[in-house]
Amino acid sequence: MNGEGRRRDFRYNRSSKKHKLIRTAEEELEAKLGFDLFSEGEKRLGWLLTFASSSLEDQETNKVSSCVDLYFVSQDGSCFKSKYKFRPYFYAATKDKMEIDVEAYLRRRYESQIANIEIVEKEDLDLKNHLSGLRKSYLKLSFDTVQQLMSVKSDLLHVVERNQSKSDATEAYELILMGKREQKSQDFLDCIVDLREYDVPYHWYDVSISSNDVMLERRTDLLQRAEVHVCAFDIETTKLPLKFPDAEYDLIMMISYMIDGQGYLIINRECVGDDIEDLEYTPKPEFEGCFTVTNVKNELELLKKWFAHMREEVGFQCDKNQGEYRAKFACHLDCFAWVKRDSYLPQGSHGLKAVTKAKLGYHPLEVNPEDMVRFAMEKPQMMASYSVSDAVATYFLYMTYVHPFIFSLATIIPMSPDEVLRKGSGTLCEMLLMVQAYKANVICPNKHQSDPEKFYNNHLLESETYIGGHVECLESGVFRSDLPTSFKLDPSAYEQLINNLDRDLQYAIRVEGKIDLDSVSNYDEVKNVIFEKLARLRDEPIRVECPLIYHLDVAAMYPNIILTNRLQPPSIVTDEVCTACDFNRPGKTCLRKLEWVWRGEIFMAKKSDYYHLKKQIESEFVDGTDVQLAKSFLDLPKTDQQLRLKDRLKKYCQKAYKRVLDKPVTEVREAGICMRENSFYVDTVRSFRDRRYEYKGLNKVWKGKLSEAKATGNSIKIQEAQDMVVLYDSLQLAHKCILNSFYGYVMRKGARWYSMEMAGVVTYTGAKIIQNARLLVEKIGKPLELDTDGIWCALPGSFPENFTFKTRDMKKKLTISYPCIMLNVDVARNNTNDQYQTLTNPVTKTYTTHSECSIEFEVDGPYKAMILPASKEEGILIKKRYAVFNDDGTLAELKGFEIKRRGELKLIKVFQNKKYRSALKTHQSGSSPVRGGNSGWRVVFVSC
DNA sequence: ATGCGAGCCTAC
DNA sequence: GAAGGTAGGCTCGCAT
Repeated sequence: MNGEGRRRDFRYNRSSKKHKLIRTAEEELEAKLGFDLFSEGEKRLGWLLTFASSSLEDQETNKVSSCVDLYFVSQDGSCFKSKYKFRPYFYAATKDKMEIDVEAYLRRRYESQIANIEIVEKEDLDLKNHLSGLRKSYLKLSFDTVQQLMSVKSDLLHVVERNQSKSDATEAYELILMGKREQKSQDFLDCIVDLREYDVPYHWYDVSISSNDVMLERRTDLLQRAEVHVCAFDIETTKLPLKFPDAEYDLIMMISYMIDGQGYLIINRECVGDDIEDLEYTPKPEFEGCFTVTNVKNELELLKKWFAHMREEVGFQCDKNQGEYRAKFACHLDCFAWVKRDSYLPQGSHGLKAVTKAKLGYHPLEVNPEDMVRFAMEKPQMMASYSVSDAVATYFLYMTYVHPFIFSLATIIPMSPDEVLRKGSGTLCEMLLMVQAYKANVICPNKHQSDPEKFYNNHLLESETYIGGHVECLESGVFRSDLPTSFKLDPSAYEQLINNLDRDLQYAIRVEGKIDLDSVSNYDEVKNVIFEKLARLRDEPIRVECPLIYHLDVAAMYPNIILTNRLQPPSIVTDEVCTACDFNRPGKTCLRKLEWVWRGEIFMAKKSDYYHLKKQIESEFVDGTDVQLAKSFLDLPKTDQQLRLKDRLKKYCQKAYKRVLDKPVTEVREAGICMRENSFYVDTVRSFRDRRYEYKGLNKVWKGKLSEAKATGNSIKIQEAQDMVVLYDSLQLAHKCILNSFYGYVMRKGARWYSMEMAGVVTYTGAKIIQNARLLVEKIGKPLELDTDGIWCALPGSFPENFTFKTRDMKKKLTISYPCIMLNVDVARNNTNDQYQTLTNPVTKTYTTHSECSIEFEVDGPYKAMILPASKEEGILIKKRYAVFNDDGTLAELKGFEIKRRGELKLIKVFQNKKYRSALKTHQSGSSPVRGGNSGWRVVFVSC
């Protein structure tokens, strides 16, 4: 799979005798359910629904090969399946110039298992001086089946592990001996120093297409998904009081399900008090639920009915091994997985009821689980409605959110829809990076493993990481746009703003507006208004004014820091790397140095104590005194050993030093960033950022078309526009999800592209940006709270806000937010990367250099009010918790409170209570400074 | 009482 | 077997 688009032309251009297959039972069934194996005939067009790994056997030779089963849906709604052969492979690296010998040896050693070995040249970003064009040779071992690959891989992994653990000294010694000795098989094995890409999901490998086999051709012009059948179901069972249902003895009371919008309900009369008639549950006009009801006499009949219908509609069969009814071609998409990973709802709102309220916008029927069994007997009609309501909610949640999201994500990630839904965001990220690396002929690094025995200043490290985002709370209390507050401004800062006014406005016009300064007709007019405002603030710096409550935040800060600084794990270089590089010349600009802060926690014990304990424990036996059960410590798995050793060390520290860990150490470090490294990583990030912008734009376009369609009343066009709005919104969300994961991914356990330095540089750069913003804001207004990429602040009411520049030809208008551009000029001055290099000629290795800065503040507001809670303790300010209100009185933001709904109610009560209002006024206009000594009124949020 | 670390959940 | 990260608030249990 190349991971780009799921709609493919499908061709099968041969007279297929060679691979004539006997229909297996699976194929028989799949054919019955519409997925006929497409093996000859005209070229077909299909939308790839899903795929699964499989194998096929050549009838003549009985030779088994790995393949992927591809399940397609045609434009007319019919389906077909095809088997697409591939050869799984992995790479092996050898000692220098040993490729040919090792190849010959491996061919002999694994004669019956290896299908082919090729020597290939790959871009190896770990290779010294690779920018000069040096490539690394790898043996590409291909196999007919995954089983064969697995067997050879595990064999060679042991060899490589042994070879890698040998010291350099030994290696050098052996090299001298080699020439003199007759070469034995062991010598060739010793030459295999690394394996790569051996743990890649194997259906992923597929790229080559042989001339007499299945041909796949991507159709990038077609974007619309095919129509597929969707079934959402919900099962109600009996249960014991205060217990969860148990399949051992509990009965199914009813099954409700919706297939393509039509509802069905099967009633088990053993548990339900009365026959139920067909019913309707339509919580909203757009969520119509008409249910056909079948009443059966017992659970067996219920299951029979259910399975019969599932077989007929969806094509499920029983997998005897798993004991599950599944169909290979039917995607099983768990809406709950979407809720957990993609809904952005708080942990406490992950139940179906809460999700229905939040995402579908209606209140579903709710029944206390403890009442359900009784109600089934006593109020059967009510329980039927309840059961059906869950199926309706699930169906429309899936149709509205999950389906478009997952299938659009699946067009860019080479995984089946089921996996795209269930995998972590870091894994999705890695898959995308692997696609990009593959295209750039870059060999993938192996999964990162942390060094279990790292020291710092003669002490064992318990853990190490980097300083992350910067958070501060500077005020507490209530800030209202209609309630004057006191400002103590810094006149020199205003003087500075005035002096820089031309520079800042011209920056906004040229860089943000991309407009020629000369074409602006009202420049002086705007400038003078701002100048007047700033001058008045400068001249009267102590003042009481209604505040402008603003939120200024950097859009997609971490991705844009990555892109601005060309940050990627393989770009982090040491002096040693640079020294070996051809581009390392005096006055070079290709090395960019950026700071970050390392933080480590060390054990109290000294390194020598640690080694002493290690020696001791290594001579011991574990698992009791019984000689027969006793096992040498050294026979335990490595990770187990390290765990036990650390445990021993902890006990020792506790005894000898009265504490285990020393206080955390931090250290400012400098990372060297290569501005020339192969750009596949930043390219992946950028293409995501840009494609997301594209989809956001298209979403806006279709929103326009939707309102047009609504105006004309054409229901077909309304529906079409509505669908496109959802489609593009889900596409932009898909990109946002991945975009945000490219930063965290570099510190993920087992990441192929791992880098603590890179993560540290990203967060430290961000922390400096937000702290610089605060430095400015505290001179010209009041910062209230800042967190990582945004700052909440109160500016004096007379502070210049929005202005519109017009061009002489009247074609363009540019509206600027003065607080925003004031910060952006600062950001650009401090963060522009003038060393950004782009490879423009791969043959001559020529690079062009340009300046890059895509880090920009955006502005929200002004708002009606912001409330920052105080601690119960004197003078302690609380971060990450606040409430913000819009001008119309609605709640704009409520952050940090576990019980949002309850918190909201409480807050509004506090806010509206007359008694408190006067108290707030006293606090707000009072002369005592709020920061630090908060002796006045405090808003405290209490959850109960 | 007070201080701590663990566990849970949230902000970004 | 699969796995984005760090910062921070709050509760609770446990040791002092």
